[in-house]
This record gives sequence, C-alpha cells and structure tokens, in this order.
Amino acid sequence: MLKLHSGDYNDRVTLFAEVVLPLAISRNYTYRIPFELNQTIRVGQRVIVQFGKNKVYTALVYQITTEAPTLYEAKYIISVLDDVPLVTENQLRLWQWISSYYMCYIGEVMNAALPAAMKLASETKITLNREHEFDKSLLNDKEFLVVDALELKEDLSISDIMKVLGQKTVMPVIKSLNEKRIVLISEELNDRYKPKLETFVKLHKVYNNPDQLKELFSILERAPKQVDLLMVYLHLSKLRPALTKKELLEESGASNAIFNALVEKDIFRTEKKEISRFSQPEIELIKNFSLSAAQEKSLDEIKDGFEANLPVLLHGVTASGKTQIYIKLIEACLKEHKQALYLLPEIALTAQMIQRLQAHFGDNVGIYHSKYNDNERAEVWQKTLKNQYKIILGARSSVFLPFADLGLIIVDEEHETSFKQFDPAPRYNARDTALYLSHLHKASIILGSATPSIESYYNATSNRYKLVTLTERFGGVQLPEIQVADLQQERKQKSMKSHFSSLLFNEIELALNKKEQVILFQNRRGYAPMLMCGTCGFTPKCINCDISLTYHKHDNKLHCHYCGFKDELFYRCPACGSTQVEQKGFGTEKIEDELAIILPTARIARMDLDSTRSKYGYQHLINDFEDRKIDILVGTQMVTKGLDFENVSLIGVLNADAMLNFPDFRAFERSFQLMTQVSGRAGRRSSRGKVIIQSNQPTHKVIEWVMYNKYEPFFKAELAERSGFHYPPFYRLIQIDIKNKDQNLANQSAEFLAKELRNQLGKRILGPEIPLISRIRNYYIKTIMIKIEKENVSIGKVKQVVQAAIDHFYTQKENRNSLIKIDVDPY
DNA sequence: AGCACGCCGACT
DNA sequence: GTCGGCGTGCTC
Repeated sequence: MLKLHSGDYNDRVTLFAEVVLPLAISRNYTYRIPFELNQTIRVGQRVIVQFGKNKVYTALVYQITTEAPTLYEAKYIISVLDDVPLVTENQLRLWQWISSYYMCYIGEVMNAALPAAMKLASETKITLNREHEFDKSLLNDKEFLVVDALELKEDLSISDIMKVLGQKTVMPVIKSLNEKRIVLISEELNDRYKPKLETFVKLHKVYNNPDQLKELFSILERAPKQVDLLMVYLHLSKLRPALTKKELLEESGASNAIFNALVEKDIFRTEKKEISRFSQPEIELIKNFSLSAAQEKSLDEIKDGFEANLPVLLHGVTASGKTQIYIKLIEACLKEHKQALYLLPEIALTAQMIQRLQAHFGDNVGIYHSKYNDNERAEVWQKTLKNQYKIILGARSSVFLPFADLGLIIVDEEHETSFKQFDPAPRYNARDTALYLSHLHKASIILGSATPSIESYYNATSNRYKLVTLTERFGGVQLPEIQVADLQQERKQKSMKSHFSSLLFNEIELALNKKEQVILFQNRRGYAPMLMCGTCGFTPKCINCDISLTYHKHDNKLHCHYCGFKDELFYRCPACGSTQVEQKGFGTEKIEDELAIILPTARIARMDLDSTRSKYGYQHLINDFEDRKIDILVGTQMVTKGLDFENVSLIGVLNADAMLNFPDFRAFERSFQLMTQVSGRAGRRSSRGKVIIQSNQPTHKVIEWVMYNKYEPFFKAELAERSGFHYPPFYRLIQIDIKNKDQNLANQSAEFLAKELRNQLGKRILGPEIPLISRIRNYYIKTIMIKIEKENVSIGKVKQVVQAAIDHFYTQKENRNSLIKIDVDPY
C-alpha cells in the first residue's frame, strides 16, 4: 500500500484513514478524511470517530491511503485531536509486534499503551427536555420512574437507568420517552487530561520604579492589610523567580478579598500558567563518583557488547554496585543526546531509585507507573515525546512511552516475573518487549540481575547476549552468612516459639539488642491461608472460586485472594458444629501478630499488598524503615526486591518449603531467586549480615546453592531438567485457558479445541487439564499447554495455526460462550 | 466493547 | 398477547 506523507495531497484528493480503535476487535477500520484535514492529518494522531450507531471513540490514525473501501461507504472522521502525532511510528510498529507476538488485538495494545486521559470515549447521557411540557399521568410506571429520577439528578447514564428500573433492558423505555420529546439523548465526550494551571502574581511593572512604589504605599495608607500583603510580596519576590498566588496567600495569611482588592487596583497582575504536576524537590546533584576496578572492567565489557550490537546480560551479585554502572551508562547515553529507559519490575523499587537517579540527573528524569494518576501519566507522555525527559524510570508500562530518540534501555532485576502482565491482554513481558523496542530504535540494551532468569542466562551462554559477570560486592562487603534452621528437628526438640525456630528467634533478639534491623520474609499475605475443622476436616471455600479462604485478622473476615469475596469468620464448624476450628499455615499478618506477643518491645511493621495499597504506602513504610522507626519488617516478596537498607543485619526466611514445593516448573528457579535476593538485603555496608532459612528440608539442593551462592551449578541442574521435560529455554510455551460458567461446556469446549490443535500440532499439545485453581469468579477453567521446540519450527506459523483453530472453534455453536485466554510465554 | 435485532419463556 | 431475558452478529 502507498505510504503517504502530509502535504502530498491537495484539498481535492479524497483520503482515507485506517484507524486503531481501543477495543478488542480483530481489525482496523477505515474512515474518510474531510478535505479540510487533508493537509494536516498524520499517522499517529488521535481522531474522534463514530463507531456503531451511537458510540464515539478516540481512535488512532494507523495509515493514510487514497484507496476507497469498495464494500462499504466509509464514515467521516469527526475531528482530529492533535496537531502533532501523539504516537510515533516506532510505537505503532511496537504495537503491531506485541499484537502478533502475544496474540492479542492491536486495540488492546492501544488501550494498555495510551494513558486513560488520552482516550476519550463517549457516554450516553439522558436528560430531561426542559423545553417540553408533558402530562405525567400519561406515563407508564417505568417511564415515570425514569422521569422521577431525572428530576432529582440532572443527567443519567444507561447504567444509572438500569439501576433505577432494576432491569437490563432499558433502551425501549428511553426510546419511548425520547419519542415523546420528554427526554434528550446525548453522547457526552469528556476530555480527561487537564493541564494543571496555577495563578502567578506579579507587581505591575510601574512599581519597579522606587518612587512609584513609595507613592503606592502612601496611597494604600488606609488599607493596612493590603500594605502587609504587599510587603510580604516584595519580600518573597526577592527570594524566588516566580511567585504563585497560593504561596503568597499561604505565607502572608492574607485573605482572597485583600488579594483581589490589589488586583482590582491593578497593583497586582495575575497570570495563569501551565505547571508541571511534578514539583521538583531541591536535590543536590552528585555528578562525580568513581567505579571500583571490578565495576570499571564490567563497564568496558558492557560497552564491548554494545559495540557488537548484542544485548548485554549483567550478572552481578547483590550489592555489587550495578546501579552505579547503570548511571555511567546513562551518562554516556545522554552525551549522545539520546534518551534512556530504566525499567524496574515494581513500583516499590522506583521510590529508592528515583532519589538516586534524580541526585545524578536532576529534572531530566521522568517517572512512569500505574500508581500515577491519568493526568500525571499524560504529562510524562508529552514530555517524553517532546524529548524533555532524557531518562524515564518506570515499571513495565513505560515501554509504551513515545520515545523521541532512545539510545539505551536498562532492564533491572530482569528475572522478575512482574515484568509479565497477566491480565488483561496484552499479556506482554516488558523485558522481552524492551528487547524488541531496542531493536526498533537501534538502542543498546542491558539486562541486569544477581539471579538471572534461566532464559536470559541461557541466551548469554549461547552467544545471543554478551555476558558480563560481576562477582565482587562493592566496597568489599562480604556476602551474608547463611544458616538453615531444621524445622523438623526443632519441632521434635520442642524448641519452636510459634513459627520461629530457636535459631532464628535468638538471632532476632541479638540483632535487636545491637539496635540492628531485621527483615522477615514470608511469601503469603493474610493471617491464616486456610481454616480447617479439627473434627470433620471441613475447610471454608470461596463461593466463586475453587480456593480455600484466607483469614485476615484486620477485619476479622475470610478473604478470597482471587475474586475479593469476603465471608464472616465462624467459631463453630458450619458442617459439624464442632468448635475445634484450626488455622492451617500462616501469613504475614499472623507473623506480625505473633512477633508482637513474643517481642513486645520491638517495633514491627508489615509490607505486603494489603499494607501498601495507597499511592505512597510503600514510600512511607520504606522511609520509616530507613529512619529506623521500625525494628522488624515482615513482608512478602516485596521485601526481596532490590531495596537497600543500611542497618539490616538479619534476614529470616520463615518457610522455604512452600516455595520449593510449589507445583510449577519454575519453582526451583523462583526459590533460588527469592532466597538469594532476600539474603542480599543483609549487611550491606558495615558488617557481614546473617540469613536464617527455616525449612523442613534443610539439605535441599536449592538451599545449598543459595547458601554457597552457586549460580552456575543451579543453572546447569535446572537446564538439564528443562531440557528433559521440554520447557523453556528449549521450548516455547503457549497457554490457552478455556473458561465457561457451565462446567460441562468448559470441558467440552476444551476437548474440542485440544483435538483441533492436536490435528495440526500433534503431541505438542498437552491437556486439557484442570488447573491448580479450577474455578475463578464462577468460571470453570480448563488449560491447554502448547510446547513448541525452538529448533526448526516457525513460531509464527504455529501461532497462525492456533489462531485458525480458535477461529474454527468459535464457528461451532456450542463453543460460542466459552471464553479463550491466550498467554504466550506464560510465567 | 456496546448495541440492535430476534427468538423464546413467563406472567399481567 | 407482551414484556424482558438472552444469544447472535455487526460496527468502517
């Protein structure tokens, strides 16, 4: 197809735009471009289009052509939202790649990529027609209800009316009211991005003249409060380059009325200006620091890798100073006037890293993650596009930013599974997406970790990546001493204190006495993951999911961690009436609780999903811990991730077995990574730290590898397993979940699809199987796994075959209401 | 995704 | 009969 550039066509040519709609639909749609937009429309601009009968959406121009569609008449584009493309061509290429690699719709990628504030969609609003008189007695019951509700509330949405009427079918009622001209139906577009405006104050410039100013004071003689305000202004304006009304009023304590009086007299002049939502804290820039010899050597090797156009895997033990190397790399990147993207797996980590990066690079650093609100995200988008941010620090969604000129990507903690998005589609892995992104921009990319994923390390050892190893901890800090507490033995000796072995407990006391801090790791939140009746064995389960409910003490309720269902705690078994209800297992909440009893003077805090929900939840906890307001931090995997604390001398892993026995082929890999990472939090600067791992299997190989920091043996053993059982990195996995509210239909659909796939792909198809959790939110689930060998097979072809099978699947009536979820490279 | 259309069971 | 649920297909 012809590629067009703006200005290629005059006003007389009829142009069409193929647009991406932010919906899960299988193709793009073509709209006609009004002549008057011929000169200005560009690929990557947002346009407003009508789609279907009423709905109006923000779509994105994907391609501009002169070819008129033959099978239908194209609708006109309603309007163009941007003067300049909001989305770059490289981004569109990335969207396309994600859509085909992860087998999802490009509209879903658009949805994930664009901040919500940039996607306006219309909502149908129903309002009373004030122009029209009508007789209420002529209305039927339902119409009356709607009119009644509208008299109370200015406008109603369709879903409001559903609630008012208590039924799903509401359009006939609305239509009838509309035909009687009693109500109006409108489509309301709401533009959600509002630049933040602030009122700035200036003294009228005539008063720059001292004589004029003196005269002014005498004029204001009879208005002492105004004089006061003026004095404060004169004082503050000397200290700051610009002064806002808010600041002035706050510091002077003057009222709005006093301020307005001065504005009225044209003594003060005000101006509204767009300001950044990100107030820049005053940071001292740290420009120079030097690397150790080992870091210097690594840096050279990394640069060699970049020269050779290879992605680099930096395998550096915990606390080896990888961040300093990254900072040097960013410096080099900035020297070439290019942008750098620094990806972190979780928001929790950005907090500390923000400070470190801003200390070096000041306000060149933009931050982007899902806890930012819509307007803030939109602002980061714009500044990245305009190349005002040179460095972006962010979580996985920052791969979607509109980089103007990207030179470097850093994927820190590359092994982390949170780089992979689970739900909704696109189910992309930001690390792997970053690799493609670097290819699009011809940018250098470095993946870093103390515990590389098996995939990445395999790529590095087979020369697809350049491997750089850093074995020395920065500043000569020793790796921690790791000991195992044998839980079985301690139980036999009755030396356990609730969930703590004597070994761990004594070390905690010792650390507290020395005023050192402790981190305890338990990979389960809540209080007790399971309740069980000691008499009959009854276990409370979620009504929507096939999962036992977890007891949470803070609200004294039973929670489902899958659908959020909550139920009351019971003291008497609902099945047999026995009062012998036992708690099985333990979560972070319970640990926190028990600690408070056995160590009443210790200051204890908990860090998990429940305690960090708010935007600054993490930050506060981390700050308090850093400021030593907390002695013991109990947490889930959140505490394992790259956090840097000076004063932590002891780490406790409360239950290694839960991870080691997890039924997943990555269980050992994850256990190794988690234990090694959490151990790395101990004894960072001054002294050698200590780690206690509690386990029923103290001689487990994985624990041994962790204890002696043996990555290579772990890698080799794991690789052998993976090869033997046809798993990554030798095979690619595609997981297909079939969901249906009816169990039989779920089974039948799954069987149908498996057979269909098996016809083409043979024994590469496994299942359908019942997954670990066989019902979530009232949907029964069946899983089919596709394992594809990497050698001699085109993954693209396989995906085509899979897609064709699914298309055929949906042509069968009995499969129509089964839902299919495809997860490429599931984690 | 959202909406219209059309089929079919249940109840004034 | 007619209302409302629900499945089906289409949107440039």
